[in-house]
Amino acid sequence: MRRHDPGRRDRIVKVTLDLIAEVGVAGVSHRGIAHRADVPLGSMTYHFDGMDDLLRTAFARFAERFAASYAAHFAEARTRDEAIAAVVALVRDLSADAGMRDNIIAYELYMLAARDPAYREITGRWMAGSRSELERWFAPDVARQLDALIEGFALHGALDVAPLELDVVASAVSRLVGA
Amino acid sequence: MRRHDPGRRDRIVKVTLDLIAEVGVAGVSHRGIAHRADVPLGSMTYHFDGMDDLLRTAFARFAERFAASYAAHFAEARTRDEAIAAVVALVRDLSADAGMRDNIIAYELYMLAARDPAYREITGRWMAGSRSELERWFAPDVARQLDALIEGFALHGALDVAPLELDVVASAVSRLVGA
Amino acid sequence: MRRHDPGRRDRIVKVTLDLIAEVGVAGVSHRGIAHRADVPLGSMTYHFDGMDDLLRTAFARFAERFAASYAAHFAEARTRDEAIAAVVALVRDLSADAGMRDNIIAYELYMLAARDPAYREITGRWMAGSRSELERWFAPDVARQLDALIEGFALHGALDVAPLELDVVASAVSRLVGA
Amino acid sequence: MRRHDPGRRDRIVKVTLDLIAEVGVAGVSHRGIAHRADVPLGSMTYHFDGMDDLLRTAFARFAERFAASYAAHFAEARTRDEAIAAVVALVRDLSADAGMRDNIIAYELYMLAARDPAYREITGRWMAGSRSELERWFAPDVARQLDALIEGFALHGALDVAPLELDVVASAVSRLVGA
DNA sequence: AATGAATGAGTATTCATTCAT
DNA sequence: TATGAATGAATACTCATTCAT
Repeated sequence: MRRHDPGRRDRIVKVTLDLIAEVGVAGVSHRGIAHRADVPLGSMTYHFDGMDDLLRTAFARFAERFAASYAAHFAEARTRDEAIAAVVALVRDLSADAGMRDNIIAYELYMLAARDPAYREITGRWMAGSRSELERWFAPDVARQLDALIEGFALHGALDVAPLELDVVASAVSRLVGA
Repeated sequence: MRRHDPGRRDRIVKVTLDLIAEVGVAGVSHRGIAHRADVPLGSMTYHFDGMDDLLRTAFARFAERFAASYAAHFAEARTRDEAIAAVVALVRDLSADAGMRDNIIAYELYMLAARDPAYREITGRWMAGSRSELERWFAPDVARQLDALIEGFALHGALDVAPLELDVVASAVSRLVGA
Repeated sequence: MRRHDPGRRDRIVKVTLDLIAEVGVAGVSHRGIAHRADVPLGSMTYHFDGMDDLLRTAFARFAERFAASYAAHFAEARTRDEAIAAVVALVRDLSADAGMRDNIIAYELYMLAARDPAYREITGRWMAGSRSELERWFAPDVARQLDALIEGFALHGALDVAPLELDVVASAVSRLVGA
Repeated sequence: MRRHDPGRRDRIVKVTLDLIAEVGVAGVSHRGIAHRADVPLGSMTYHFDGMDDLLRTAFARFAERFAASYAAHFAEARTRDEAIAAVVALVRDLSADAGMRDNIIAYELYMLAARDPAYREITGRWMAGSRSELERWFAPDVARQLDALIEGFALHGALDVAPLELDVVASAVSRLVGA
């Protein structure tokens, strides 16, 4: 069955990210992915050179999309004020339930990067992208500060039970950019 | 041999945290811990009801110590300016190589907490502690903003190749507290 | 605690039989028995020379009591007809819910006896007892036939979903004894 | 080595039944079966979803064969007298040394069935089969009585030291069927 | 090109038993 | 006399990976 199955590689990658979000890198397995993606177990190591290759591919795609979403928030900003509003909106979206999946995948990636240089390459490119996006609107130091603030709010938003209040975010951003 | 070995439980917990820092929660195993702690494998489930019990015990101890270290930074502050300096020193220490170990353990804990309420209890208590420490010196909203900023700087400090510049941290803190 | 605890040995034996009924010989463990009997684990091998000693002791007591209960059914019989009624009552009691516990323990014992001569000694004494009880009222061959019939009805009563009908039992007994 | 080994599943089931007869359900282990069947340990849980799946498969096959052997005894009976002779022959074969293996496996199955409904389904089908075989020749009540008698004789034959005397069996059967 | 079967190394956990106290 | 701590051997089970087909 499934003689002709184009897009199988893509489906495997997609399922891999879904499972990482659900059970963590530690919890994913060839078996689990194959089952969910409805592909034979043997095809896992046919399409990818082992688990590491698969994870790297998956996280690379994730980083790419995440960076694009990051950029999209600033794409329509025309003024500095709009850029500031974009930062706040970014934090809001990252803390939202819908953003949780990506947040968790991101932290999984961080943990890998903390130990494995191969993944640090992915996070490095990604972080540089976010930074440069911010630097289009703010001075380098401020960009760095905003970057940290965004990351911190997103993390606490993901873990805290109390919902994030947007005006608290907005006032912090305002102060940092000196508005 | 080694029939009498007081402090063994403690040693197991300590080794567990060391290994979590080195190879992550996913990488720890009863075998690995037992070997490093120089205790027989069977001793692991004698002292702890299983891997979960061990991890919870280890993270609870970690959180306790981490919170104490957090508090210690503010213990000697007598003025608001000293509290501000304490925040900067905190970020510096968290980003330092010595602080890396704790940072990584903390992120491992975060990942567990994101999925398992039992661990969220630990992080919850911990976060409330940090927050209340900050609220001794700053208004609640500002405390929350500082908390996020500290977290974000620590995270980026842990992952970034470029070292964190302290004056960038200091200026961000100043702006947030409105000094 | 529990400094003075006479009857501890007895309690251990009793709990052992309870657990055999519940989870089978294969499922009992020193730990489980100690916990249920509320005695320290170390006291298990203090009072008994290991699991085998404990099992043998427990089954020996069980066989003794079971034999006594068997004899009790015939104790008040004064005539041959009363003995016949006693046989039917015996089957009824063995198939009753209350008799199930003993039935199961008995089969556990049978399985041990099938493989280990030490237990065959217990079952041997027991079966000889039942037989001689029957032989007080019936010819040896008939006693043997009744013995088998009783055993078979008890076994099917224990496993069958359909409840045993007593008149079927009574008519079988009548035919065997030639009444 | 041995990468290609058709019939491996069957061999595992066969060895499982052999080992159940020898050491009991409690004594079988993946290791023991794998060693005896000359398959790698990892192969056990590849072919079966776990020990329970293996046991259920093995007992289901056993019940099927046992029922067939039961039926075979009656297959050639053409008259009621031949059916009676078949019952006696059945008891003889069940008590014979060769029948011992099957007897023991059957009792192991009974014990599982006494505690686990999944196995009761197997014994239920089996018992219904034996009963209906008997009912082809005898009235329902008599069939039930014979069934119990056969079971009881087989059990005592398996456990007793004294060999079963066939004429005792024959006379019991005669009396029950009213011949 | 694709895969089902296979496997060895690994995992957590249970347990009867030993023994220093 | 009694026991809590300790331990080695065993258990079932998972899994990434290999390979014959």
